[in-house]
Amino acid sequence: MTAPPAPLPTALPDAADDPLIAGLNPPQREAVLTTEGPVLMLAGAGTGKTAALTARLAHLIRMRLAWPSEILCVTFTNKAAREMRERVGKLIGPAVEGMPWLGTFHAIAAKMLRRHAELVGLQPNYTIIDTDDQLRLLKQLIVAEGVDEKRFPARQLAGCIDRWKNRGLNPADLDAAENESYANGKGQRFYQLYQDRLKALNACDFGDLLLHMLNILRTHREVLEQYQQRFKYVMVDEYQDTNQVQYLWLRLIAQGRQNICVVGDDDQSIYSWRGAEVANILRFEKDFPGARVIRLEQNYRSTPQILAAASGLINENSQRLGKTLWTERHPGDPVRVIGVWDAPEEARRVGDEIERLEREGARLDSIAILVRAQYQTREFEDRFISIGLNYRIIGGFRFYERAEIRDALAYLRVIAQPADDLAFERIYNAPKRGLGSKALEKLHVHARRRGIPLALAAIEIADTDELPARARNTFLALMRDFARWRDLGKQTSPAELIRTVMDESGYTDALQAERSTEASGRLENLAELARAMEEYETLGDFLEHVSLVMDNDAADESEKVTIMTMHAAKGLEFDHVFLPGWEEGVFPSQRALDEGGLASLEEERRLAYVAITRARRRCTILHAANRRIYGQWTSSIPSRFIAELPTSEVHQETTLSGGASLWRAQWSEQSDPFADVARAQPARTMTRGPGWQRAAAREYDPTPRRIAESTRSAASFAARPRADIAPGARVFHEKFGYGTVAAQEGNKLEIDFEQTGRKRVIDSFVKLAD
DNA sequence: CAGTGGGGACTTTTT
DNA sequence: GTCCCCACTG
Repeated sequence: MTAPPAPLPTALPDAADDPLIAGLNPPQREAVLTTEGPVLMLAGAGTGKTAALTARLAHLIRMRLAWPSEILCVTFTNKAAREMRERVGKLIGPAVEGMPWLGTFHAIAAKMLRRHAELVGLQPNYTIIDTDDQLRLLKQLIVAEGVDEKRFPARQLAGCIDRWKNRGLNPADLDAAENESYANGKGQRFYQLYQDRLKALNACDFGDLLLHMLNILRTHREVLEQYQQRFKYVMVDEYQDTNQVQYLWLRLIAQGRQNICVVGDDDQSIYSWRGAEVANILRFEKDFPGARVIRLEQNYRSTPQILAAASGLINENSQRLGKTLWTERHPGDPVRVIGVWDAPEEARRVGDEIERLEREGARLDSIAILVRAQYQTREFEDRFISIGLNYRIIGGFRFYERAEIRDALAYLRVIAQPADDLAFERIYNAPKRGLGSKALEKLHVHARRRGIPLALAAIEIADTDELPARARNTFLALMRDFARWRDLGKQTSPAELIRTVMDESGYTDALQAERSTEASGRLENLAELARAMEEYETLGDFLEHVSLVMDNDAADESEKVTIMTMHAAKGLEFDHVFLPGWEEGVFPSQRALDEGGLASLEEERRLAYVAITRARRRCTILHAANRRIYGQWTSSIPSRFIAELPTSEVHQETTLSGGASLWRAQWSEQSDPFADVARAQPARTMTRGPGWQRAAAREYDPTPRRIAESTRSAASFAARPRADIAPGARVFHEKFGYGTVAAQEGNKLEIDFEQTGRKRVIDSFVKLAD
């Protein structure tokens, strides 16, 4: 059943001249040319692993070792999949179009599951529900079982079920201890109830996509063999992020031919909290005996200083496979560590630095601010708005998580799959049609008694006297609409359908009637949704895409500074990276320190490693003595990670401007926010010294640095005023709402906002109000 | 049935 | 501090 070994020797000499391969370094080349048998590519940060992976893929296809459709190539994110597709496309041309099995774990599993749905009791048009639906469903089950949802939150149950699914456990597989983890031994029961309910709804959650497929592969030999035969080669990106179920699934599929190549970096494993198991990468050589281990250690991204700082830090971790990164790049600036008085000053300082970089010719999109937690972004946002610095925050709400988008999708789901009660519940009274919880409850009773979905019950109930006539008629009218839309859906495009549905349902009207800042944004989002639907032929295609593939990488051409979490930054790179908030309790986070013990601390350290290695040229770490967290002013000591940076590569400074006098005036053991550091880490301070101490030892500048109130912010430099806006114009701003332009100076506007008063903003943030 | 107010929670996040 | 959810009231 194993394929005869491909004629590799003949491929080799040709390959050496191949430009595709000529540009690779020896280990990369080895990874590309070792096509047969298991390969573990240990690729440090910035070592060109994507280049190697895509070259390998292209090589397999070009050498005709496999057809594009015979290669399984798995990534974690859609972005990674898209990127890989693009890059392979550049190498081999349109043949990449025929790579149906390049995608995320979930997208690939969903595709397989559509073919075998009936084996787990689903229909091929099953719905994929997201965490929101999942939570609502669980809540219903908890209430129905008479369990106190306050004491045992649905969230917790959802967490358990996710964990179980990540580990490949079905309800029957739970042991007593697992069963105890929710509501005193009701874990298993609820898990089972939940799965039953999903089946009745013809629905899957994200975890199910993989778990169902794993179950199928385990119990249906013929299906497993079919995939083992089909996939001549298997490749996996970010292998250190795989969880148990993904691992088991891969192992089954790859076991036939053993042609599996995984790429990963144990030092960049930062997702254990969502089930990733570094053990998978550590165990690879055992699972696939004779595996070739290839280390990519030459870093092409960062300066030696940045690499040394990152390496020094990660060396403090105990559980590592071990790699030594090196580079041929010329030395650059040392990594800087800057201590400041408080978080606002931290933001000011970063803003100043960015404006300076800009004056030196740096592009804003080559600059990033990477934070540990989302709440840290606000400080920067405030500051950047006031100095008129273009920024973008990555993360937070994703497009399809917005309420109006979910409502629109719920309409489509009911149209596509009438059994989708969750979707029905979402929109039966959105827009408001006078149907409340009473009506829904009656409907539920009827549906349960008859064993039918709510959408059907809504029709049947019209013939009963279970509801007031008004409610019955409303339900009936709604279901008539749905019947009409369902017909319409067969004749028109999905995009046309959603426009009609939103209009005819009154949803659009209701938003328009609101006349608020938010409502107009929502209308716009809905229009955007319809636009996004243009490229799909069928409703089913679109719905699958929206739940699995759609992300909010809104194409945004304008130059902006990026603000995002360190997690979100993995895989990206920037010339200049700012890392604020390196304080105990912020980073490493309090939660990690409290709950996870050493393992968790080491994961935080890996996160620090990831963060530093995002920088190509300059990396600036900041820590503030005072910060408001959840409304509480908190004094904090510099992160232990600062003390762990190798002194020789790091330049320390404090700019206690503004706050300096305050600090000095109250200088005492009591009020010194850094005082406890000396107590907390006596041994270490002697030898290495945490950053603040070395910084404080240096005489700080008694004349406060002038913190520019941005009289000439960098943004105003080359900025031409917008022609379409003039004083007096009524405009709309994403954050501040409607306002009237009072003054215009370059690309900056003074605007009197109706709700928040006068503010200075950059003109690209506003648009003309209608 | 819908709008308001008190109470609790609150890393990281993909799919 | 702020957001979100639920419960209560109009």
